[in-house]
Amino acid sequence: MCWSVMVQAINLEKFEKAAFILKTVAHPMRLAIVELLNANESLSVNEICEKLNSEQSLVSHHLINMKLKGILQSSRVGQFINYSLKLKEINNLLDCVENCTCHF
Amino acid sequence: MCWSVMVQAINLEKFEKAAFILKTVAHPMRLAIVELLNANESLSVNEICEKLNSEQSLVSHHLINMKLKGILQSSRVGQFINYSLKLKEINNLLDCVENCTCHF
DNA sequence: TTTTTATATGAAAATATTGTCATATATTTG
DNA sequence: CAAATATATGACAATATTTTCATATAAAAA
Repeated sequence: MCWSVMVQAINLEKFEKAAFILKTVAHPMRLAIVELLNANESLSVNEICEKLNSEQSLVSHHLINMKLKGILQSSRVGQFINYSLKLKEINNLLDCVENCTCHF
Repeated sequence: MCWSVMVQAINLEKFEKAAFILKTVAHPMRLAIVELLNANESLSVNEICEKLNSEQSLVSHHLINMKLKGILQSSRVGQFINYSLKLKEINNLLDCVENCTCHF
């Protein structure tokens, strides 16, 4: 490799936050949850399970994951825990990817 | 789980393509490569290595990965292999995530 | 034609993610 | 309070991703 001309290196740290968000969302079930919570303001875990036709435990893991990473928030209402979008901007992302995928 | 009221299930397949794209890009080095190739039209592997200050082999793996998945393309010019963006829309994605991350 | 430069490749180790299962906790209802 | 419902949790297996290293291939230069 020729190092005689030193190039201004790009700092990968700059991209770590973005990669973190993308990774959090880059999963079919988590994308579906984001879309559901965009359309619904807030849903209980069971409602999400039903709509996704998936196991409670698995759905819970994904919900908690996204909550930990700041994308969702939750609040208990009696017996239920209602999840909603915290990082609303995440939707633009969804539209944006769809725009990419239709060119495939 | 109460199944007495049958809910129209969301099909996760619908989200698989989107998740596929997101996953391909959800990595600091791959995001950096996308940004570089957005700013530069085309770059050789070594140029990318230098700018990212990273090992050739690792960079190659990432480049080939993104090429396989339809995000990049490459062409040989003599000794060099020049990579460029094939799926240009991927940039909107980058802007879009940045817009998300600044709200953190 | 030997050497150098540029890039790819493949195996393997290190690490991270995903899904499953059993069970725990909290709330409501009878 | 006991039972039922809703959700979380933790361990573990299965799987996938990321990195590294050694080496292969291809073109250019000496």
